[in-house]
Amino acid sequence: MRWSKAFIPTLRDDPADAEAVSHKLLIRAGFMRQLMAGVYSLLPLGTRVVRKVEQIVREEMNRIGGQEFQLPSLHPREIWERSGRWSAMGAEMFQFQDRRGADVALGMTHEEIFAHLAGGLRSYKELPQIWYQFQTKFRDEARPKSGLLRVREFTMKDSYSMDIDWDGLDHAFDEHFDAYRRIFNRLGFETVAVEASSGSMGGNQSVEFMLRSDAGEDWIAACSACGYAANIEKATSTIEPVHDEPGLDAPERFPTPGVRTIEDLEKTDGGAPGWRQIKTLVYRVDEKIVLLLLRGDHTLVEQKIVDHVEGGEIRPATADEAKDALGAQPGSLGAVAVEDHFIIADEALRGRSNMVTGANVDEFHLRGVDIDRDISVKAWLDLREVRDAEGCPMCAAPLAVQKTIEVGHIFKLGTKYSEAMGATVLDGNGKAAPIVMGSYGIGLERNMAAVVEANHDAAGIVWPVNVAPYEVVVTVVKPKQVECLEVGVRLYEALLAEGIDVILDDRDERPGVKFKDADLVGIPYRVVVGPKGLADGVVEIKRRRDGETRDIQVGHAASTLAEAVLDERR
RNA sequence: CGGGCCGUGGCGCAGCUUGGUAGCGCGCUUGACUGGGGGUCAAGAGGUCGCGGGUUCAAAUCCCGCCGGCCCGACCA
Repeated sequence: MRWSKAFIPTLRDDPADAEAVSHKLLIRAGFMRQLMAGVYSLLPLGTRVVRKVEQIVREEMNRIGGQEFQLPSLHPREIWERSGRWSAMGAEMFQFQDRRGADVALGMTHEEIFAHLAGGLRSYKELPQIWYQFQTKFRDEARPKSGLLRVREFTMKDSYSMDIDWDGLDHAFDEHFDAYRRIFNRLGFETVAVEASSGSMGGNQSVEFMLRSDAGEDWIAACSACGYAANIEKATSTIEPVHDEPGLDAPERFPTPGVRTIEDLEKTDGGAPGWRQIKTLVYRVDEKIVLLLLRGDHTLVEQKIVDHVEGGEIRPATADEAKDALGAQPGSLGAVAVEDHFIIADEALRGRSNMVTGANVDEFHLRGVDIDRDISVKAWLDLREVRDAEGCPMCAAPLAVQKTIEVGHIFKLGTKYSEAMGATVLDGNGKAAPIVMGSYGIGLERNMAAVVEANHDAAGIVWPVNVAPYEVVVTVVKPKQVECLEVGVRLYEALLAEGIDVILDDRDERPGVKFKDADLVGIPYRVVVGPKGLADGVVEIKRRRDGETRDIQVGHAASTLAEAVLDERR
């Protein structure tokens, strides 16, 4: 490619509506343009990078025996009804009607369709299988953000494993785990594998691959001592034990005018610090009122409740619903003597006494509350959000809470979809058995953005050779000078012959413009062909990553560069 | 969905308070000089001021409605 003929619209200024580094740089360097909220057009450079990401993923999937498919994006309602997800996916699924009035949807994931195809498997002897595809997913995100990091239309590599039993699934899961590790390594960034919640996918275990980054939106808790790591939605920790002074013989009501929050109550006469308060949260779970109790200074992780109530509808109760249930407004709610609602308490409240909590009478609280004596807790669960520096649940070393980008997610699904779609095979005893499935996803464009988040500097992107749109740029300093241009062209052609992805910057621009663009676009190697060097028979090779520069005899340049590039391709 | 900010040539912005000629920088075109980190000079092209309505002699500017984008929150794979 000649730069003079290429569509690489670089910008001098950051786009005004971009915040994330990858968003700014991918726009500025001419890799993509926005079409609407959460929808981007990939330009030639962006397309080249995504193709390379795709090829790396493809190689690693093939390596574990994956077979590539190409499934439709347009799905009939019926197949989603069978899994119950037509309505479960809610507004996030693009649903509409065709000209005959039939309900259809744009695929946001493909468990249903692959499970439907798996119905074509007959015998356990045909298992295991790993099926995958690269396909556009449509998800009507409530809030797209950060350029390619959270979008409404994107390409996903989704794969699905099919096994006769859970041991088989474990094996397929492990194979994917290793494949994903290799993929992210080849993409040029380090990930942390964390325990995660399975969300709407169902199943009993999932692992997310996270890249630490300020641009991320997921929080994880990680232990540097033993390697424990979990999404904050799932993480647990150990905390300092607390000692309660002996309380009262019975809870005692006291007035707390104007007190609405934990903080208010800390400052009130007869109040107590947050760790001595019981916070009462009222939730609606499947139309029933449930009370969630936490220590006053702890935060609820709603997902932990969701994970315990398979499939149920869960939301905070409104102030009116709380009043109906308990007789007071939020701010004075409590669980003491409440018998007709289900009460779930956080583990951190076990055995606590002499606590303060709402009295279920507006503007009154209770003190001297002993949780075992005064509250009918029906279930003890871990509900609280882990905080930075709390103890690791495995080894007690301090946990670090960090912001991350989710670059991959793998799930053990089990038989949810195979049962819904009737995907069974005959086992060794001639009996029909549902296939045990796993599903595994990587978003291509998000991973491209993740590479940028992990590899950039003040001048622009610093692509690893593996995914660089071009591996080498031959910068012709003075294309109007015949010798200069000819040496550049010959070098360019020699590199092409070596199989290197090379672009010839033959534009009639000032050298500085070409240098700035090469840095911004992030091409790993730049070779400068100019009159100064040619007077000594040399060209200058500069490595983008660390700025290392050296002069090379013109005749040796192509082989030297090819060797360097090939050495870094992995 | 709630809160905040913002829509003016391709990009980044000013003008709006106090209504009256659309302006700046970059980029783009042509020419000249230049040529190793976004060069200089000269001459140009390019804008329904997001959309609709209203007020007014007159609206980028004031009022109403809508649409779109970004950020925070809620939600989410």
